[in-house]
Amino acid sequence: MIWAASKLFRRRGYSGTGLREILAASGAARGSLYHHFPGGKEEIGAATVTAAGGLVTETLLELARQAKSPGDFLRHYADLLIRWLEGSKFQDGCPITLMLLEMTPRSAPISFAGHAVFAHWRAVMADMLAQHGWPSEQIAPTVTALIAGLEGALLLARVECNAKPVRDTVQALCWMLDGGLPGKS
Amino acid sequence: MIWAASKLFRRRGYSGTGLREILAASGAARGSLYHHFPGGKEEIGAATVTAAGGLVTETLLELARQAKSPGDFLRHYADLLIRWLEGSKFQDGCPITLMLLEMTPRSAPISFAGHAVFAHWRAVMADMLAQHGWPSEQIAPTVTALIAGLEGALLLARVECNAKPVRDTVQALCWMLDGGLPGKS
DNA sequence: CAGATACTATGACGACCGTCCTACATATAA
DNA sequence: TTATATGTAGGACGGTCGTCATAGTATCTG
Repeated sequence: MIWAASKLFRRRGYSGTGLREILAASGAARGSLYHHFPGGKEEIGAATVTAAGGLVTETLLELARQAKSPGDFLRHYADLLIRWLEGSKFQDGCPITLMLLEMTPRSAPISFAGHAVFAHWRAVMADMLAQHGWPSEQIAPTVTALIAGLEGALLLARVECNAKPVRDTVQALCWMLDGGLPGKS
Repeated sequence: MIWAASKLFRRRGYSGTGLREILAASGAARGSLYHHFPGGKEEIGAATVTAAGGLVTETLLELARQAKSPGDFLRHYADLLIRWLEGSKFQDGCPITLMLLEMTPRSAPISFAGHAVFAHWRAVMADMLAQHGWPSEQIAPTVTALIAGLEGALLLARVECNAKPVRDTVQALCWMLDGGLPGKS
C-alpha cells in the first residue's frame, strides 16, 4: 500500500491524490487504512517519504561502495536516473521532492521525514568524498551542490520530457568533481 | 488576481489551493474569474507560470547586464534568493517549480508555459556566458547545471528552513565558474 | 433618455474529499 | 465450542471542490 501511495503522490502530488485512489491502486479497503495508519493521510505521506527515501539511500550506498571516483559515482547514478525517467515516460522524478515542496513546512511529520532522508543522502555522499581524499572543508558544499544539481536536473528533465538536462548537469558537475577544484590539485 | 493565485499556488500547490481561496485573497468574485479566464483553473495556473516566470526572467536580465563575471552574476542572484527565502520564512521558493512538478505533463497549457519560461532563463544565462567568452560548446551544459543547481538548492533550503544549501551550492558552482573548467584556462 | 456592453456578485449542482463508524470475516487461545 | 483479538469491507457525514447559470451593476454609445 505504501508503494502504491508513493507512486501516486510523486506523480499527482499529495493534495492531488485521494485516499480512495491509493486504496483502489493497492487493493486495500478503507477501513484497513485507518487501522494501519491511525494518523490518516499525513501519516501515509510521511511513511512514503521515509520508505522511498530509504530506497534511494540504499542505492546510493551501493553505488558509493563500487565507485572508483566521485565522478564515477555521479555518472553511474545518473545512468540509473535516466533509465528511471525514460522508463516512466518522464512521469517519475525524485520520489519525494513534490510532496516535500507541497507540505514543507506545513506538515511537521512529512517535513521531519524529508529532513531525515536528505540527511542520510548527505552522509552517504560525504563518506564517499572523504574516502576519495576530498578536502574536508569542501565536502559539505560539494555534497549539497550534488544533491541540489540532481534534484534540479530531474525537475528540468520532467518539464522538458528529455533526459538531456540530467546528462548536462552531471557533465558540468563532473568538471568540478574530476579536477576543477582550485584548492585540490 | 494573478499574483494572489501565484502566491497561493507556489505555497500550497495547484491541487492544494481552491479557487475560492484565490478569490478571497484577491478580493474578486467568482463570476469575474470565468469572465477573464474562460479556461478555468488550468488557464489561471498557466497564466501564473508565465507571469511569475517572466518576472524572474527580467530579474536575471538585469543582473546579467550588471554582472562583471559569471560567478559575480550567480552570487548576486543568490543574494536575492536568500533574501526572498528568509523574507517569506522559507515558504516561497521558486514560484513555478511546485506547479510544474504537479502538472507536468498532465496539463498541456501549464507544461507549455513552464517550458517557455525555462527557455527564457536559459537564453539569458547563455547570452551572459557568451559575453564573458565562455567556450561555446560548454555553454549549454553550464546553463543547465546552473538552473538545476539553483532549483535544487531552493528545494533543500525550504525543507531545512535554512539558507545554507543555497550558499553552499552557489559556492560549489562558483568553483566551476570562476576557474575550474579544464578546457578553459 | 434608451440600449448595449463589460464586468461583478452569488446561488446551485454534482462530484469528490478525509474521516469515522459499524458490521463482518478470520484466526488464535482456552 | 466459545471468547477474543486482528484486520477487512464499505456505508454515511459534513465539507470543499471546480464549474456554470442567472441576476445585478456599472460604464459607455447614440
